[in-house]
Amino acid sequence: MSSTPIGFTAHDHAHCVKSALAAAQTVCVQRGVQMTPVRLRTLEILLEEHAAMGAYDVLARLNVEGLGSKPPVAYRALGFLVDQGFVHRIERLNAFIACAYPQDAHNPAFMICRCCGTVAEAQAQSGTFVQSAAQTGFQIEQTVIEAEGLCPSCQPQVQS
Amino acid sequence: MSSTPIGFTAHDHAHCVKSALAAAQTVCVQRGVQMTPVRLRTLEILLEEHAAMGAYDVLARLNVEGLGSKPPVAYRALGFLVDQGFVHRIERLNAFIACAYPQDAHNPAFMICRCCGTVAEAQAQSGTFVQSAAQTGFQIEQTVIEAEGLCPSCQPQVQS
DNA sequence: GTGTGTATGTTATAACATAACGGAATACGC
DNA sequence: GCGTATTCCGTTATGTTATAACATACACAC
Repeated sequence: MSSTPIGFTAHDHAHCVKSALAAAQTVCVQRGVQMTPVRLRTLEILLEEHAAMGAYDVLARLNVEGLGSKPPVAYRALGFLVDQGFVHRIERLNAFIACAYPQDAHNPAFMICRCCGTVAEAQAQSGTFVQSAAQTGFQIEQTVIEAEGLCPSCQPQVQS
Repeated sequence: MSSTPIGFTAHDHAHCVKSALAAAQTVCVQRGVQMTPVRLRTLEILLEEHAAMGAYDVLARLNVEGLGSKPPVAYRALGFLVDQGFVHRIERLNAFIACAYPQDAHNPAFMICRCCGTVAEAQAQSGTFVQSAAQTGFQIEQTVIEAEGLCPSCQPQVQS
């Protein structure tokens, strides 16, 4: 596997895993939070997989390596990584994916291919929805923006 | 298409339930699909409750009335109503809510108060996210847009 | 070494969702 | 009418996702 799709384009995958892990560790030091072995390995698994994974899939991988076998282990590690912004939760899929832009503060948005399951991360900018929220006095703390559809590769092979 | 979300403002509730039910039945006739008793009552429950409800909450209500006691009954009715656009699924909450704009074709967006649980529906207009999807060639079929935060009523009583 | 806080291990269960099968009701062509 | 196709409903069983609650381990400050 010399190159794997991020989003829908190729890139040097081994490099991005290593640098993302290093960056996350640096951020943890800066914030005074602990990147423990379970958390680090969980992040690494998600980075390597480079796809949305269910919590139980992650758990199975952790279990093989003796890092934990019970659901709370995975959910706690994933919860930490989400809190720190290293991982995003895809509500539509009840799944998790490593952040593609870990260095930036951002409102992530996702495109989910219903055919191949690939998930691409994009940046969401405030649109009319945010304005309308402000009008009503609703104070947004977090947004979930996910689109389901067909990625470029899958459009030829799927009719409906 | 108004951009004012309902949900944080008062309105004549009994009236909106009746008219929404009637409108849904008309639409079903137009489309040649059947608004059966279970489906109708499920929609009515969601309209009356005027809040996001879990499938099992809906099921409990149906059960009391002898309309079904097993999960598939509720999930089938809810699935039908979602397909027809009379009900929306809130991914963040794994819950369902009656559509606030049943007459319009629309991309719904939701504001979820993390304090009181109120869910307001608004209209999402295509923004930069949709444009960016188009650039990459991703073909959007459906969008999930949900914001979590504090509604106007809850902002005074919650600090963080 | 004692208290305090954070992280992990474990049990158990809650909460959400669907596959699969059979039967009842209805619609439709003939 | 009568066969047949379709749609909807009832039920069993199970699969999947998530968390409450409690116990243990460890590091660090004092």
